[in-house]
Amino acid sequence: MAQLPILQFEEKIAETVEKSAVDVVIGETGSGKSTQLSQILHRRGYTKSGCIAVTQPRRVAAVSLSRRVAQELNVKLGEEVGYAIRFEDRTSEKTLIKYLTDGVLLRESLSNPELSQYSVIILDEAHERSLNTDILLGLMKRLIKLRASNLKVLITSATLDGEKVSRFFSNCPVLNVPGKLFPVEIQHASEKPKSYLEAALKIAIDIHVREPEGDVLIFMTGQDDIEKFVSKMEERIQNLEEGSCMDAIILPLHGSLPPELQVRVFTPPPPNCRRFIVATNIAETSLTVDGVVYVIDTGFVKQRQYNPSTGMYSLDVVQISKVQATQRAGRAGRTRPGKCYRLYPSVVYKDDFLDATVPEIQRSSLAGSVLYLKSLDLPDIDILRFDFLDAPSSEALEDALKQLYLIDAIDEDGTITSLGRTMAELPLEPSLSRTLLQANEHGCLSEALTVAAMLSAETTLLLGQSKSNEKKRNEKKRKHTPSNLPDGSGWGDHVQLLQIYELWHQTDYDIDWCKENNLQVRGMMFVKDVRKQLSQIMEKIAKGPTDVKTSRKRKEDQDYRALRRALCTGYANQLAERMIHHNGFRTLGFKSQLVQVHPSSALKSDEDGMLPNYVVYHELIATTRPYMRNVCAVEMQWVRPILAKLDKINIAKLSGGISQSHEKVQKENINLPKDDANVADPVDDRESKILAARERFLARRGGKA
DNA sequence: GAGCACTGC
Repeated sequence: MAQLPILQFEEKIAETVEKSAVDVVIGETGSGKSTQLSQILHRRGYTKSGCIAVTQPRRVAAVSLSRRVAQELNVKLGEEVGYAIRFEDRTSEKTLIKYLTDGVLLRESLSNPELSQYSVIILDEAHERSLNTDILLGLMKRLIKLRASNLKVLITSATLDGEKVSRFFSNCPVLNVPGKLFPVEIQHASEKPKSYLEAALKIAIDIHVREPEGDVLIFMTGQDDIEKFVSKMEERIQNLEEGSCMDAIILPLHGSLPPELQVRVFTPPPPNCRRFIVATNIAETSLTVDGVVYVIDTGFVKQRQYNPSTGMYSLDVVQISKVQATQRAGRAGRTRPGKCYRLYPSVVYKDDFLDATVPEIQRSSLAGSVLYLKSLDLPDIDILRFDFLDAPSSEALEDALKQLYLIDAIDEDGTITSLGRTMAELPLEPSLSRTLLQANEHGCLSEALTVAAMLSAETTLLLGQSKSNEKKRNEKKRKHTPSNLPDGSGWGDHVQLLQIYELWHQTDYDIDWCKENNLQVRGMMFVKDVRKQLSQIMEKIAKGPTDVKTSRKRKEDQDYRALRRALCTGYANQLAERMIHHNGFRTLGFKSQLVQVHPSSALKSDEDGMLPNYVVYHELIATTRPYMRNVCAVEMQWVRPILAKLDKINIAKLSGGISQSHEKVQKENINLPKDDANVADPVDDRESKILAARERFLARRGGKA
């Protein structure tokens, strides 16, 4: 342990922390900050008055770091040193050093806003700027004022962002701890390549032919590019003259790869063999591959962004930031001096790249975060002026307020309601929390719990695919031989998810059943865990009796009315209306968008080929077109009060009084689109339009009404 | 009639 650079700074760190309530620690990879800071402060007596918390953005990190520290201190994990992640709390009354995800710390602060059990809080990896870390940063700024005498806060960050964090905390001290990285020689391209794929291939082959042994890590944007690269690379390696260079293994690495294929990168290569690991940014932070000496950086990343005016997400390929470029290059210098080949000119890096990645808080829907902050009852009620390191746009905050108002979490003045308080207790998006509470009133809590849990794991549900060809074949097959899974009885995807889980429940959670039906076992187990957690919380917080048991009997002929009605209340902020003459929908409540039901949806059309008049959707996502993903049919009479409420929205009031002109702009955004002559009562207007259209249709056909 | 970066309570 003695060789860790940070230990040479122990005295300095202790002195600085003693003097200042907040410190920024800049520690490069390999500095040992994540395992040593907590131990240093423990040695210096900070655990006498409380526990030391170290937050991590990822669960695996919290677990593995606590393991290491327990080992180094020679204690049993879960006693003096422990960890807490969702579903798993391995701490005890003896615990002095606790590693936890930032999400867990936020939950803890809900029941104990002063976090009084902690004498030290270390926000580790703050430069990653996860949504939760950013909220914690704001909360820490308040907390050190409240607990000035007995709380120390340390924030670890990257070189490029340290000064900014320090300024945020009234110019608090910045400690620099060198890392243990080997030098990495950086080579920039002389100009932007026409094709990144080709440029990366060329460099990869060059390295393989010319450079001494050492693995190559190539950063690409997504699965598609990775698969293309792998097949072309294999082709070119085969074309090389036999015996002219060492063997090669080419490994793809991305999130949708099944875990057993992901771990292949941890097996060292056989002798005289070079590995090419073709990865997304999963290899930037989440997975560390040993043996990498060469990095090829395309300079791009795929990023999800939210547009608050339309309520729509999109997944865009964007330029990486300087912090990310440094992080990627650093992956080449972990075991010995390395090289990083950047496929962009240095002037692009210097002039075009942002210093740091746009923080998640500026790219997400904030309904959940705003509800969380409101439920903390901070003295400065005005959420629009909450002290963020990087504030989200007022548009994004107002969008969040509007959404919360529509689902009754806040009242028209923006004050949190008792319903909203209860919703904040649930680890779910506000829409789903609202659905659960409403479902409890309609006697369908058990179904709603299942739906909410299934949606929480939705992306991990489908069985992973190993090869794209195989995938395509399977898909064709699926088209002709319909799956044995239920179809949602035509009501849509929420009902289908419910029916799938109920079937699995009937098999007593049989693992083989999942495999037979192309469902990821881990995903389904996760759903089971989430459902259990949600049930426990509901039993604790719900008023009146609750019924959380999963239904055993399949009710073939039911119309899921109660559940769909609860969903309609919960998703009042995610509502869409079908166009009169075709199956396109327009969103209500946002700047109106023409959107389609996602082709994978289970929603069925009627005998005339028409989809339901109204649906609620779980997510709007723009891919090749704007799509609604996971939709549920709802009834017109349930929609009516929502439309009335939409029309009443006063953003200025919701956000605690902004200027009138501001209000006007907002109103235009939320009003129904222009082709609705009668904005005051669009439903009635719509009904008459439908009747008129039907009459015209019958007249054309020569039929009778 | 399509396609998915990565986390987390």
